Amino acid sequence: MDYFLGNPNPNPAVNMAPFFSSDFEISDFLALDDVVDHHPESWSQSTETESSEKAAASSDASHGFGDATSTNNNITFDRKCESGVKRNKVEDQVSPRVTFRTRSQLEIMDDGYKWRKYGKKSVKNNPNLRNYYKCSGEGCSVKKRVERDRDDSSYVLTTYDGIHNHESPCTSYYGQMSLVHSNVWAV
DNA sequence: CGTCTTTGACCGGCGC
DNA sequence: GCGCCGGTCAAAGACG
Repeated sequence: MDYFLGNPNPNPAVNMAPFFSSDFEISDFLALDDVVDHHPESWSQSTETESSEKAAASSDASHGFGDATSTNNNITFDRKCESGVKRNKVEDQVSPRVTFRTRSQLEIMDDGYKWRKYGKKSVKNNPNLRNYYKCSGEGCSVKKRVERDRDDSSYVLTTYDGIHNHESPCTSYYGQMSLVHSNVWAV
């Protein structure tokens, strides 16, 4: 299998959406449509922090990210920083946060960027470990957290934090493929 | 040898 | 002030 999903959405936050390569079953990702969770009460099954983030994200379309694409693919947009609840201590500027909930055997999905792992923690209310990654791009401070869903370990929660200041190393190579698969994001 | 992962320590925010 | 918790740092080891 040699699928690679590009993202035609010009929104920088949405551009952080993973491009899945051969390590990821495309059918698994598309299957999210069947399990997409729009209900705040079920968000509450996640950790307290996560649930508040998701509730805020899913209930607020004014962020500009709450389009149909994100909803159908079970992508949520976190306004944690903007709401002033918590802010990255080294960043005074607002940084968009995007959470994906995907079903995958793999915790690490190839999103086209190069990541360096810098931490791993067990968090409260989740028996699964949370992994912390930074983008390896020069001067790029984008981070992501990857953890398995507390309630269903077959799902992976990936949270992107920030905007890349560079293109994906794979963008030019896969540019054509991105166009080919652009409709996937409109499903 | 350069890059990446691992992992314990450390730090800051928050609630009590 | 203290303890808990999430996030980050950085030294050491693994790996190609």
